Amino acid sequence: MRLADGPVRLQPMPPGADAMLIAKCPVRDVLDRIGDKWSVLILKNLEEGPRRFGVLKRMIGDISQRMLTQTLRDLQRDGLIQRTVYPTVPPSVDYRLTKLGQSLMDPLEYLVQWSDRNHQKVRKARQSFDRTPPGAPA
Amino acid sequence: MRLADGPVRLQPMPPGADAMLIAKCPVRDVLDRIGDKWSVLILKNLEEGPRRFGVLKRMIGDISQRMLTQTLRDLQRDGLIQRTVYPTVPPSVDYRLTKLGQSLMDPLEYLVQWSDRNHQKVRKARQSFDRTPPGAPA
DNA sequence: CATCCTGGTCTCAAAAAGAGACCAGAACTC
DNA sequence: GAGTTCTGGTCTCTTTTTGAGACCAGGATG
Repeated sequence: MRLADGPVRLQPMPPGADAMLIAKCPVRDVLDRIGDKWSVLILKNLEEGPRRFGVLKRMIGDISQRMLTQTLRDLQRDGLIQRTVYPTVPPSVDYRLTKLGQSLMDPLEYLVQWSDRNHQKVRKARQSFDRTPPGAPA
Repeated sequence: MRLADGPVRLQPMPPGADAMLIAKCPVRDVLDRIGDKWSVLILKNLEEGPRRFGVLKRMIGDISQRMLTQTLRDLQRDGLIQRTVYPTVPPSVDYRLTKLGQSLMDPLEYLVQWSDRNHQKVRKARQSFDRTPPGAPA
């Protein structure tokens, strides 16, 4: 890859990368689910025990009712949480982690730990990036 | 919480949850970044070594140029990847993980493992959910 | 009778993502 | 020397997601 002494003509494709090597793997399934803005937050809340709809909403604070409903349904659909309806006076509903959902909390915990340890660095990087204009001098 | 023998009147707020307990914590910073559709995919690709823009695009396959550009910039802004421009003939650019970015790969790996082990269950849950109409009989 | 509470749904506006055309500028082709 | 190619981006337009907030059922409560 003569970078300093001549024209550059890379191989049209990296060796063995016929595209979608990663795009189609199961990771994507999971990431697309917990990768939305709210899933992890909800899961994290549910980790402490069953929660009712309204409580979850208030806990998270800035989630819209619409999104909460929908995210909860998606989570339920994927078997991560369980929805229980109680035939009480104003019918109440609560959500709790399934076994599967609980097992996801472990890897998630690592992520949370990383966040705690490194968010400072991320913030600093962000600041310095924002200070330096995109077209920075050599 | 008399669920079975009388009216339900929950406390307006769960004990100690003044909202945003979780919403404001560092986790959110991180999750909002890697929680988008592409970041992890890109990070995962970069794990194997420096990659050029076009290569990344072809590897991921179904990402739009626009999104790739933007996600890469965000990742760079957060100090997770490093962008290097080579003054070659058609100017070429490559991206690689920073040390910080690399350290994120560890927790991510757990997630990937979980995905591999459990995506089957998730798929089954999904199927059975889809088979059973929302208003299922008792 | 009017009001409150719960967990949702519906509609409408705003924001984000995807598709694809377009650009610079040197090198290579003919 | 005109035309094509290659690279990493940007710009505009359309489609999809998300957010805000009104509205609903229906028993309890005052």
